[in-house]
Amino acid sequence: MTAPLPSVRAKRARPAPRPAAFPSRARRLKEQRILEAAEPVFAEAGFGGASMQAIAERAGLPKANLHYYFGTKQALYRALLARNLDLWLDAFDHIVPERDPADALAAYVRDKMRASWERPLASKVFANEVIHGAVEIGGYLSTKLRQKVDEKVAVIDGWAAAGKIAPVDARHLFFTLWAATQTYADFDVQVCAVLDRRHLTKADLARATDHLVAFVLRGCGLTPPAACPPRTA
Amino acid sequence: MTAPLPSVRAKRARPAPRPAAFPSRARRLKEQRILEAAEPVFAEAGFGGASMQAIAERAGLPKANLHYYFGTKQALYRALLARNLDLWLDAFDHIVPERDPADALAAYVRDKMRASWERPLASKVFANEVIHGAVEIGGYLSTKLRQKVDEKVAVIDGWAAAGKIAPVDARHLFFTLWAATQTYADFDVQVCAVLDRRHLTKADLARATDHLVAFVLRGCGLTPPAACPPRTA
DNA sequence: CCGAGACCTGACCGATTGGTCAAAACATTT
DNA sequence: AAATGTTTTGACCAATCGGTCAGGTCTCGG
Repeated sequence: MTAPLPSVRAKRARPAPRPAAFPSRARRLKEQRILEAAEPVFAEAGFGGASMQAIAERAGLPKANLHYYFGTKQALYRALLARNLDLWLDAFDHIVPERDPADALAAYVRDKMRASWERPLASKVFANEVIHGAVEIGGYLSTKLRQKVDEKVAVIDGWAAAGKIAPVDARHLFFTLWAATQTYADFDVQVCAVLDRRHLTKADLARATDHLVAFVLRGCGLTPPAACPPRTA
Repeated sequence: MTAPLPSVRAKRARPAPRPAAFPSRARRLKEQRILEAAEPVFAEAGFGGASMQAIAERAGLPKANLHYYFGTKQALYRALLARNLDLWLDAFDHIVPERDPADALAAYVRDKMRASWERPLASKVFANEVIHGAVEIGGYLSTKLRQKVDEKVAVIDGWAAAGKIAPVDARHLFFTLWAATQTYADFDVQVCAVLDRRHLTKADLARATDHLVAFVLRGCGLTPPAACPPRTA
C-alpha cells in the first residue's frame, strides 16, 4: 500500500477548496445537509461499504459537490463522528457526588436509553468505528473519554466508601451500562427478531428502560425507588 | 441499480465449480484455512470494506482460488457466519429449570465471557452483520435464536414464579447479558482506551467477569456465592 | 502408463470506486 | 457593468473491485 505511485505529479497538498476560515451560514447549512445524508449510509454499510455516490444520491446532490465541501470520504466520515462525540459525554453530568446514587444512576440509564431511541444511527456509526479499531477516534477515547470516566469513577468510589452503594468495579460498571443501553440502537434488528416486532416502538424502549433501571439499581445494591415511578426526569 | 445490463450472455447459473456432494477431507481443510483468513478481514473492515484480494493475501493463496472454493464473496461471508452461529447458542445449555438460578446465570455469564476472550473476531463479524441489518442471518435470528430464547425465558419465569429469583424481564435480561459480555470482544479498543491498556489481558477479562457475575446476580436479587469463588466451572 | 476429473492460477473483464478538474453559474462589492 | 471570489457540476481519471475463464498441473483408479 501507498506504493511509489508513478503518477506524473504528486498529489497536490490539498488545493484548499474551502475557505474554512469563515464558514458562512449557508455553508454550514449545506454541510449539515450532507452529514445528515451520510449518517444512514455509513451506519448501514460501514466506512468501507459506504460510497460517496450513495451519499450524494441520498442528499440529492452531485458527487463532486460533496468533495467540494469535505474534500475526501475520510474527512466527511470524521466530520460525522466529531458531530456526535460530545453528545456522548452529556449523560455523565448526572454522576455527581452530592446526588443520590440511585437517582443519578437511574437518570444516567434513562438518558442513554433516550439517546438510543432518538439517535440510533449516530450510535451505529460510532459502534462501527470502534469495532473496526477506532482508527479515527482512538485519540478521543484515550484522552477526553478516559478522563471523564476517571472522574466519574472517583464519584462512584466515593459513594462506595460512604457505604451508599455496593462496592462495584466502577469502570466495568460503565462498560456494562454503555453496552446494555446502546444494544437497543446498534443491535436493534436482533432485539426485534427476538421480540417478534417489525420495528421497536417507544413502548418497547420504555419497557427496556424500566427493566434496565431496576436491574442496574439492584446490581449496585440500591433499592429501586418503590414500585415503578412512571416518568419524571 | 440492476440495470438492463447489455452483457452479451446472461450470467451463467453458477457453473458449479465445486462438487459439494462429497467434500473430501483435504477440501474441508482448505476451506477452513480460507475461512480463518477471512475472519480477521471481515472483522476489521466489515463486509463492504473487506476485499477478496486482502483475504487471499492473508491466506497466502491466489484470489481465483478463493472463488474456486466459495464462488462469491457473499458465499464466503455466509459460510463464515454459519460456522459461528451454533457456537452462539451453546451457553444457553446452562439455563435449565432444575439448576440453581445463581449457579446457572453465573455459568452463563462466564461462558459468554470466555467466548469473548477466545473468539473475539467471531463476535465482531457477528456484531457487524447485526448492526448492518442482519441481511444474511435475519432468518436465523427470528427462528432458531428466538425459539431458544423463548424456551429459556420460560425457565427464568419459572424461577421467578417459584420465588427463586427477582421478577426480572427475562427477555431484556438476555439482551443485557449479551451486550455486557460481548462488549469486551466487539468494543475491545474502547475498553483498552479507558483502562489504559495496549491489549486486554486474561487478568483484565477475569476481573471483568467477576464484576459482571456479581452485578448480574445482585441484579436478579440473588446473593453472590459468598465472597469470590475463584474458579470452578 | 493412461485417461479423467479435481484442483489451481495468471491474465483478463466490465463495473465501480474515490477523487480531480476546467469551465460554467452564481453572488458580491465596487 | 466590470471585477472578484464562491459554488456547482458533467466529464473524466487511475485504481481497485468482484468475478470469469482457458488452460495448466496434480492425483488416482484402472
